[in-house]
Amino acid sequence: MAERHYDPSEIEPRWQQVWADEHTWEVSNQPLEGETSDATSYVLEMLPYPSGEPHIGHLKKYAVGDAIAHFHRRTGHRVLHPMGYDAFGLPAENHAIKTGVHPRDSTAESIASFQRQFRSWGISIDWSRELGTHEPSYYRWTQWIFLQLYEAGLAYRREAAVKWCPNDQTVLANEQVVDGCCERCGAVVEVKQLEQWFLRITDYAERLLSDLDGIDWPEHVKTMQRNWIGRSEGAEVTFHCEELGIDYPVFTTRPDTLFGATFFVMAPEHPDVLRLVEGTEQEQAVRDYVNQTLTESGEERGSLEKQKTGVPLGRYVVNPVNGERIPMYVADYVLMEYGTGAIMAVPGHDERDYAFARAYGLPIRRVIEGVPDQGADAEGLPYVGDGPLVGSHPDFDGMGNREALRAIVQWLDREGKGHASVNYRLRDWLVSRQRYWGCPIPMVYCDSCGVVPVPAEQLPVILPDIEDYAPRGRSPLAGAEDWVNTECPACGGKARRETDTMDTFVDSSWYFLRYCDARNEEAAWSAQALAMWMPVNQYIGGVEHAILHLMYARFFCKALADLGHLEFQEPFSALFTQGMVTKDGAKMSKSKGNVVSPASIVERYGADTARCYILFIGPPDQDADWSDEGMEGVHRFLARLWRLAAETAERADGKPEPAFEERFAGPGGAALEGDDLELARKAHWAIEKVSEGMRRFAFNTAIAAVMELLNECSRMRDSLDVDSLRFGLATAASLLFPFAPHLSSEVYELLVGERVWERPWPQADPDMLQREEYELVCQVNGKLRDRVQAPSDADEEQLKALCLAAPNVQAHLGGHEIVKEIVVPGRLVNLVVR
RNA sequence: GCGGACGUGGUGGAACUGGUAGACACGCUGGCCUUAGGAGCCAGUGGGCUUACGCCCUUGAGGGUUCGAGUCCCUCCGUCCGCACCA
Repeated sequence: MAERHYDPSEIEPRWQQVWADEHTWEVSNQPLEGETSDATSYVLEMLPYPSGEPHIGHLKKYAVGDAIAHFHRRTGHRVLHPMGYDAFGLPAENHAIKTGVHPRDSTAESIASFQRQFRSWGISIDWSRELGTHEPSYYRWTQWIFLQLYEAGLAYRREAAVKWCPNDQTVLANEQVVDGCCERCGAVVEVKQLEQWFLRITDYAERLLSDLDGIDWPEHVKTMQRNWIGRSEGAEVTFHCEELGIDYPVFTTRPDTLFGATFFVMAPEHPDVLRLVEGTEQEQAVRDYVNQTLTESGEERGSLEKQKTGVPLGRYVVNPVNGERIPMYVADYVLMEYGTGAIMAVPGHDERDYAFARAYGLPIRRVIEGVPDQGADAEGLPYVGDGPLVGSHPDFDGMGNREALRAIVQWLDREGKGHASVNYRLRDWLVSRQRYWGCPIPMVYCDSCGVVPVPAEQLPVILPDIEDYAPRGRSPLAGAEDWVNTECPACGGKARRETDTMDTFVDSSWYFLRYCDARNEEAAWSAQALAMWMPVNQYIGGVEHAILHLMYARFFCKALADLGHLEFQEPFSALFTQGMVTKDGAKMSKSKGNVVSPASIVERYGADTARCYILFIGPPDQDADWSDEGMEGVHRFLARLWRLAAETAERADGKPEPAFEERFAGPGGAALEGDDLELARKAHWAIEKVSEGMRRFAFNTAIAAVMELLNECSRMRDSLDVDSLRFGLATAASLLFPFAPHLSSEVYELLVGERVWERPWPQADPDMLQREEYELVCQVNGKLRDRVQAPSDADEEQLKALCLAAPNVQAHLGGHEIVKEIVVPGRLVNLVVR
């Protein structure tokens, strides 16, 4: 027989051509006759950022997503599986600064490379809905959403501190500040107050938190979001500064320790700090301290080992519970961003306040009784645990602190000095970027009208071409004078455009909505299109987006739902996070020289091998280390399947009779015997295994089950009826289709003469899974002593008898008394002897 | 420091609700075929004892619950991730 050779470079392009020519994976927004809402499914991988070429992580993400999409299709769903590009962003802009190549051109080049590779991987994408977030037809609607948020008061402008490099004359992202210096030029970074646009995500903190309970997401992702939102219950308590007649509210989770407050601390950024010391002898010391802190990097300031520092303000506030005057300080361990930017300090029961009190010789007072914690001083302080109150007030002393907490808050509330309060760590989302390659913020500034939104009908505000991408103090867009100078939409007078662009996370917070109706020129989407597809049934992406992207997208949906634009609250019903692919245990990187390029793998072994291997390597939610040997093993498996199929097709000569599979299931299966029966059973076993694997994302074990089926076909090849072999191999191909679509299509057509993707997912026949005999495990005192064949319908008594009769069980009983018998039908018998 | 995940052969990993530990694959060893093979096929492969039937040990360490623990509970060790002066 002539040598046969599995040649993916011939097979794969041929099938890709079929799918492209026939638009196989396109779905329409027109419901099918009598189609119910659960007949559609939306499977989505996080859209790629097009930079250079796709890497192995992309291959894994789309291999997972495509397997799910195919499985949903073949289990009776019409599946939306689109593709797009998160095309705005800093890397393309930095490249432009270096080379002068327009970001649009370098991005287009990268997109073309992604498209080519996605097609060569055989991913089943509905290309008719393709989009790029940098296209005016897309960002027009990003701007429209911004205006919707603005009109609802959810987008607002205020001054905020930003990192500023005085040398490069630009605002820096936090990631660009290394040890307090500019990563590019090394200049010491300054903090500058600039007017910035914010989105009011904090309004949604509670809902973002509570709605996590209703979605099928990995627990660790939910935990990360919960921690990020950081809900704390406590009280807001007002401290009064008599000298200046100002109230200073503070947030505390421990109002039970109020009587232990011995000083009061403000964050260096607190707007009142300088005002409080103006004209006093403290002024210079405070100014120096504030300036010094503000130029320190976050890491420097945040380091826990650092000695606590601060400066007295020379002012006092009154503790509302006991009327005590306590001194005010400014100290950098208090953060402006959290709570009110000021705290009451209780050194007896807070470690940070304790450290500060020690350093500055401030009084430390015990107000809760309790066994000292580790590292406490001779007095047993600081003590952060629970216990009865002492030295507070006769009304509360002796009361357990948790109970006292409630009582004190009630008292504060009655007296108008405070109230129960909930605080969140989450802060409003700063979306302004002083950058060129992003979506323009659709706002203008008019001398007479102030801030004016660009009317929706004038959208999009087109990002103009510029010559010089280097940032010069403001966004590079500020240099495009013709573009900046415009007419006020309100009064027609002279106005200037906003020159900042939006954070690219804004672009990606709604793209999944646009896919539903990507060619709609009248609106961002139609209600009908969203009703058909949203929410996303299965979302797939890396854990690195566990917080930012996934939180922002949820926020957008809630806000847009409140504004009447959406009918649902949560965009992603189910989430799957895939693990990283490493090489030699390390993250792939050019500098380490351990990059595995998907293009070269596909070229050499084919897309089916690459896709199967990346799923076979281990559970897809875990990190996995790439091994060339492992991949070759998978390649051998695919080659064996192809070879045996080709050989069988030749032997079988022509198509099987219609519905030939019926011989191997249901009543037809009853007629089988010997190896033909064995193989049919193995096939149904594999159907069961793979189907279960698809539901659990256990693709590695699913592929292993198909390998077992093929091994069985191969082992019995000479004794099997040719149709049995045909059935076994066709089933293997059918089950492998979500992972290796080209080879599976090829093999299925060879053997059955049909298109596998048009066939329903195979069903495991329960009768074929049932055997008349099984291997009964016989244990004595919990140890395996023998195995015997037992009829499937044997009752407990019969099983016990079988076990007792087993030779090696007999040997271990050895006349001992049986004190207990455990019978698990279908599994084992355990005899306990004394 | 807080929160989370994980720890199984030489390697990647299997074992869904406690019930035959090591499926499947890589690697390795031996054999067949071949002019040759880095192609293909067959067999073996956790450790120890035994001619053999078998027996003992083994899922990071120690303890516990149970007829029975990789799986459940406690303590410890180690690895990875997230947050980190959040009042």
